[in-house]
Parts: sequence; C-alpha cells; structure tokens
Amino acid sequence: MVTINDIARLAGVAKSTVSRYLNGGSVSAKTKEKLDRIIAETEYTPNAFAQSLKSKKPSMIGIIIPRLNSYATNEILSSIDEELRNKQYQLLITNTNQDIDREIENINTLSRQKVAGIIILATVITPAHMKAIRSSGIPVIFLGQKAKDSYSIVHDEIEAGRSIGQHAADLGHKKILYVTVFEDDVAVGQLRKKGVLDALSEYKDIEVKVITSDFNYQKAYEQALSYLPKSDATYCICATDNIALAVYKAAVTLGKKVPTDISISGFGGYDITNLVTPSITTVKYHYKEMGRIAVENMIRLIEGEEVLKCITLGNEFQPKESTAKL
Amino acid sequence: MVTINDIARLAGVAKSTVSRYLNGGSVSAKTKEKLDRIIAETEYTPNAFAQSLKSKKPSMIGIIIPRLNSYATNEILSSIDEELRNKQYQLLITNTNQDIDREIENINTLSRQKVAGIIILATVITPAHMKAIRSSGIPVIFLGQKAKDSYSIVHDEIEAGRSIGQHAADLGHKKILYVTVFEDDVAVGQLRKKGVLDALSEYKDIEVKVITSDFNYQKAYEQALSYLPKSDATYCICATDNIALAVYKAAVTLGKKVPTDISISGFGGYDITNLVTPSITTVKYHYKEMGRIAVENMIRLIEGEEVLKCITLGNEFQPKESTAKL
DNA sequence: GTGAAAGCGCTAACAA
DNA sequence: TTGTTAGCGCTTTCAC
Repeated sequence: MVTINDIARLAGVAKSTVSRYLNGGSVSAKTKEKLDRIIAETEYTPNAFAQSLKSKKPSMIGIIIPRLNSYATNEILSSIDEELRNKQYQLLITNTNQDIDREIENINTLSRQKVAGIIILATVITPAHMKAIRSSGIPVIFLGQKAKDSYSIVHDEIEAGRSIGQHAADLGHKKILYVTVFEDDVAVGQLRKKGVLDALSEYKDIEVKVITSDFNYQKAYEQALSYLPKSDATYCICATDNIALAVYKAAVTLGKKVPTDISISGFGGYDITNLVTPSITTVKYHYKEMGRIAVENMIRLIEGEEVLKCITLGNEFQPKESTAKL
Repeated sequence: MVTINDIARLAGVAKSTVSRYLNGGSVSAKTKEKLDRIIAETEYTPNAFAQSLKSKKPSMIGIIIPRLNSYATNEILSSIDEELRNKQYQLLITNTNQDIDREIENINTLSRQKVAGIIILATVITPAHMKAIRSSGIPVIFLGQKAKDSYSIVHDEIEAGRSIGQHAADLGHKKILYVTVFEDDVAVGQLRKKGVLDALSEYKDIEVKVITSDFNYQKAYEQALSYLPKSDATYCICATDNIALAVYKAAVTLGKKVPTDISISGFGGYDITNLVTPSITTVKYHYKEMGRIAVENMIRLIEGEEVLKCITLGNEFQPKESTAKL
C-alpha cells in the first residue's frame, strides 16, 4: 500500500506538506505540480481510517433497516443515499431482518464504527433502544415511528386512514373489513387504524370488522383465504399495499371479482399497485421526501444545530380501479 | 469519548493488558473482573478505525450495486448480508444509480475505506473497471457478468434462454416477439437472447422478431404500447420479469387477453410474477445462492486461498398462467 | 510555503 | 500474566 510517506519521499517534501496540499492548503506551484504527478503515478489514495482517526470527524452515516426487500425501504434508502452522496458522506447499511435484538446490537456496532449519526427505519421503539442510543452519544433519527425522547420523521397516519375511511363511506359501502397488523407497530397497527375508524364512526349504518394480519405477503394471503369466505364485507381496507395485494390474490383465487364483488385498498403507494390489474387504490406516502429531510436534519444535528423533534409528512390519496361504488 | 487509555487508567493496568483482554488473550481473574466492571460502567467500545489502522485486517466488505429497487439486487444483498454477518464482517453498500462512472468512482472510494474486498453487481465491465480494481489491490468478485481477468459468478443465461425458447416452441407458437435490452449488458442483452434464438432456430416454421427495450418499467411499458399493436406475435418473450410485467400491462391496456391472445414470459423468477394474475411464466434464478457463494469465495480470497475464476449457476424453468398453447 | 514533531486509539512485539 | 515501547497513516500545531 502506498502511503503519504511514500508520496512525501518521492516528492522530496515533508508529509505534512502533502497532507496540506491534499486538504486544500496552499503550496507552491512547483510542489503542486510534482505532487500531482506522483499521486497520479502511484494511484495514491489516503487511508480513510487514519484520516478519521485523527480528524475525529467521521464520514459515515449508519442506517438500520428492518428488511431489504420492501418498497418503502428501497425508496427511503435511495433518497438517503443520493442526498448523502452530495454531502460527501458514505452510507453504512445494516439489516436486522426484523429482529428487534439485532436492532439494538446494530446501534452498538455502528457506534463502534464511529459513524457520525444513525438513521433507523423503526417498527417499534423500546427502552433498550433509547438506552443504546444514549450511550452511543451520537445523533439518531427515527423514521416512520414517533420517538418520545429522540428525533423522528413520520407520516401522517391518521390523515391517511381518514381519507381511505372516507373513500369507503363515499362509495356507499356498509360492510367493511379492516385488515390491520399487530399493535406493537404504533404507526401502522394503531394510528392508521384509528384514522380509518374515526372516519367511519361518523356513519351509524356502517359496520366495520377488524382482523389482524401480517406484513408478510404469504401469511397475509393464506389468512385471507380463510377469512374472506366467511365475510360479507363489500370493501376490504388493508393496512399496507402488500396486504392489499395478498387479499386481492386471495379474492381472485376464491373466484371473487375486484372491484365488482369486493373493493380493496392499501396504504403506501407502492409502485406495484399500478402494475397489477386492476390497479390498487392507496394512499401515497412521501418516502423520498422522508429520506431527504432525514439527511438534512442529520447533518444539522452532526453540526450541532437545532432541528425539530418531530416532523410529520402529509400524504396523497390515490383512488384507482380496485375500489368502486357499491 | 472513552478510550482504551481511560479503561487502563481506571483499572490501574497498562492499555496493552486491556487490549489483550479485549482480544481474547489471557489475564488474571482479578484483572478480568475489574475490566469487566469498568468496561460495563463506562460503556466503552473500541474505536474500529484505530483497530483497522493498526491490525491491517479490515472488517468490511464493500458491495457496489446498480440500483436499490430491484428484486434481484435485494435478494442478493440479503443473502450476502446474512452470510457476512455470520463471519463477522460489515457490509458497506454503495449505489451507483446505474451510472458507470460512479461504479469506477465507488471502487476507489471503497478501496480508500480499506474494505477487505469488493463485490460488484455488474451490468457492464470496462477496461476502466479493471484498471481501478488492479490499482486497489484487493479481491473483487463480479456477480452476473463474466469478467475476463477477475472472479465472477454468473447465471447460466444460455440455458435459461433455451428453456424459454423451447417452451414457446412446444406450445406451438409460430410468431414470436423477443424483447431484449441493449447489448452492452452481455449476460442479459446477448447470452439470454442467444439461448432463446438457439432453441427456436431448430424450427424452420417459427418466425422471431427482436425488439430492444429497457430495464426501466415505465419505458418498457410505453414502448410496448407502440409496438404491440403492429405485431402479430402470439408469444412475447421478455428479457426480464420487469419487462414482462410492462408488456403484460400494455397488452391489457390495449384490450388483449393474456394468455388467450398473447402469451408472455420473463426471466428472473421475481416474487411479483406470482402476485399478479395471471401469474407469469419465468425462469427462476438462484440469487440467494449467488450471494452465499460470493461471500464464501470472497473470504477465501481474503485469506489468500484459491477459488474458481468463474462459477456458473443453474436455474429453474417455471411455467405459469401467462403462457398457453396456441 | 515548508518541515519537525506530537499524537489520534489501538495492536503487537518484546522484556520483565 | 503484565508493562514498555514502537508504530499503523494521517492531521495539526508551531517554528522557521
């Protein structure tokens, strides 16, 4: 490996001069020229470890994600990646495979790697999270769930729920099935549901039944195969687009027509809701925006500036082919 | 920040003793006890930069991916991540957004970060790639494309192409449209096509027309809207599942029934081919396996052992609802 | 503008 | 078993 010492030796200058040049300090034209040539010839690149060790200013941001193969994750990740790139930071991604313990573990790993800050795509936030964060001593931003004593950026889940609930009511449906997920996930399992039920509760003649399903497509599908035949609902509101796709597939498998026999909608605004036929009614969340703001705030935090504790992003109701008038 | 020096001072021992203890060396029971307590109290974690600086044995593997939101990428990434985790390596992911220049740039960035090795999900491999790799001096493994002077793991594209071609012929189709991608991508743009055409060339009465489309769903969709009406093909073989989905959507938009009016198939075995109705005939590639082997080989390379220059993975033809007898 | 020297946090001889 | 010492490659004073 070629080091700054080699360059200095070859150029006949002190390594401090090389360092200064590399970091934009002033050197004589002659030195600059020599250095340019030698660095190019040797293909020298500074050792990032040594740099970070000395300067104390880490150049990496860590991100903890529950799983890779999710539309939301990908959208957020791409936008964070793009933004970070502009700011000369590297992204260190760690995957927890939906394992809460690994989430804590990863906070510690990342802090060992001396990342400048950590962004977490959260599902649940436990006291163990908060403890690990405090002891890491670096800024942490939660995405998707509100953290009491930390920074977070969330979607307006209640608003999203209300718009779908209102939509179902507007279409004249009286028997509605709401397919939710476990309540540990506050944003999806509680708030989203609250929004839907709030909107529907204003109609005395609407009957809502709630069923708890799973983020996992396969599980959601199998479950739907069993509860759909027993249900007389004409509209099935699913807590995620993924579940909506599963329910749709189950409905088709059971010989039901969508939306003629049953209307189906999701949440999220995944691209795939447009790919299928009929396209699926959903509420589009602003994932890219979320990533952008996360990076912006993270950098402000790293630089010791103030940012809002919690930012709530709006969303956009998108009626499509999978829902229709009763 | 608490350092090894602080621990040593608090425990009244030399920092080398602390280091030895931390790295599994032997210390007296009394020292061990003291160290345990103090490390727990101070929540000390070693600085990974300093460790890597000294030991020269980096603990990160870099991976360069063309884009985040692809099923293949996600599958490979998850499996690499999982394997690496077992081996105590961290994954450093960099995204190029399908920009070749950024691919080269990222090879350099990663080498600056002193990763132990680099895995590249390649689309094309240029001399510039090889130059950057050589000058980095660390092991590089290409996934999906065969590299002349480096290591690679690829899918058997020709075999995959042949099985789809054979399938179309078996179903009795005489007019076939093959939708490919630009030839710069050797694996997808050349070999896959070659496999299909090879299989079909044995039938004198089969007529194949080739059209070049795009990996991008939206572009593929718009293109399909324009060429499908002019085509009398009864089977459309698409070079990727993504394109197949786009063509399917276009066919539906144009009022064609699948598979009655036109059969459609893809390549890849993406999950989504099962989600849509009709499900899409495809060839399943072994992405997880690819990731697993990549990690295995990478670690052998890092440890200076020998591995095969090129490994070719088989694949699995999966007929589904989107293709039918003429 | 340049170089000498100190030190970032850690590991790895080597001696004790 | 333990401490001393010498760096790893780099940045950063501080004289010159």
